Amino acid sequence: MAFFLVKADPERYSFENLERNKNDTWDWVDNHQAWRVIQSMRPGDNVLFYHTTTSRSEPVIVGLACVTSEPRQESGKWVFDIAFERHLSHPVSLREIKESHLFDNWALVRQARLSTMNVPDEFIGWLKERGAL
DNA sequence: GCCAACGTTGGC
DNA sequence: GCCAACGTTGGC
Repeated sequence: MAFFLVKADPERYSFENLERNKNDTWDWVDNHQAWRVIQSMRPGDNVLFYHTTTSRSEPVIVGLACVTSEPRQESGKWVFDIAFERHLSHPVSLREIKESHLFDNWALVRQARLSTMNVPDEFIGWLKERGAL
């Protein structure tokens, strides 16, 4: 199963919202590059859930979710269904990811404004080594 | 609050 | 079709 990462502004829609709703349609994405990523999603794929910067907290990956539908078009946007799975055992910050210098070529580091992306296998391994996943 | 990155718009 | 102006996003 592939891993993806989605970004959310927790003041608009947080991982806790998804936890409460259990599942939801992810229809926040407006960007063509991100739409191409969504089109490659399949039911059962894993999704890392990322919170962007707020006044209270630095950007962090907070949880694990999964894709529960085929991608589809809804009012011109590409959307998919997402279900809550679990919180990471501890949040992993963008700062730590950058400091490792292991993922300098990853879109999370290189392309701040991309909100939906693939996740390299090495990053999953790194999360597991650190006991976060 | 600032600014860099970047997507979009509109004039030519 | 190019590009300057402008708006938005997201990290710091």
